[in-house]
Amino acid sequence: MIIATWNVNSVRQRLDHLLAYLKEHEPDVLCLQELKCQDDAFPRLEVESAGYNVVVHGQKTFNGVAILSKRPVEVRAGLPGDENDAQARYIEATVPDCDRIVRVASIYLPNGNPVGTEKYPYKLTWMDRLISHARDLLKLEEPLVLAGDYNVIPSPHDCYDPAAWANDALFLPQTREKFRSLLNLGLTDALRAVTDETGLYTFWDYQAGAWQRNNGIRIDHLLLSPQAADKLKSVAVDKNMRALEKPSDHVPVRIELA
DNA sequence: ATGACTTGCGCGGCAAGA
Repeated sequence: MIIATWNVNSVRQRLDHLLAYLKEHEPDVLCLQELKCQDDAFPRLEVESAGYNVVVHGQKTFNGVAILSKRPVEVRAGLPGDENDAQARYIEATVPDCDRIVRVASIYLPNGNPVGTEKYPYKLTWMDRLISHARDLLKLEEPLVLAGDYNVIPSPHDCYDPAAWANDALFLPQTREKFRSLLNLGLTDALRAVTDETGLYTFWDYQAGAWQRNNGIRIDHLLLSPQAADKLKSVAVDKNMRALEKPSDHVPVRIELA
């Protein structure tokens, strides 16, 4: 079973790349973030014609998450813990796979910059809510994949220039501590389960030739419950997607579960 | 270098991203 995650930075701008990606890799499940459109503007017909079921949690202009699946899914939208949170950053679904059910979430964790505004405490509070919800999900003892754009650089090995990120919301000690608290519930960072290699990035800024200089960061992650981690066969970062014309600034990360 | 791109909104430049 192949599960991938990709921050598309506008699904309508990226539709051609998205359809090509589905055709090339045939993921069973693809989690999308930063749709930047409302549900009725999602290119549903095109994606369904490619053989996928679609569940969307969108909003106007910003954010927006979706799960694409070859098999029909049962869905839950929104992260519990704050009914007044209007930002569309979480959607979760259960996906049938042979004789089991796999639970998958598509996550767009708040950026948090600029630090010193209300955006950073919103990020930390959102992370607390995610930790609380993940704790509940882990009690189910089922294969669980929490996939998405976490806007967290877990360690200095996950960025080209750690000094440049020292005071950034993606890399501050408090941000990384909360990410570790999430992992310490019993989740496995899929990529780090298979390699200690440095220089593996999932985002390169559009500005200042970041891609050409390989000035990247690793912020897109798939976190696995023990029942999913036991099935992990391989992890791939689809870096070639950043070299296309009109790319997203993020690339997909893809895992295979036995 | 409070910059550099890219996107949405909507038709003129902001806000937001990371």
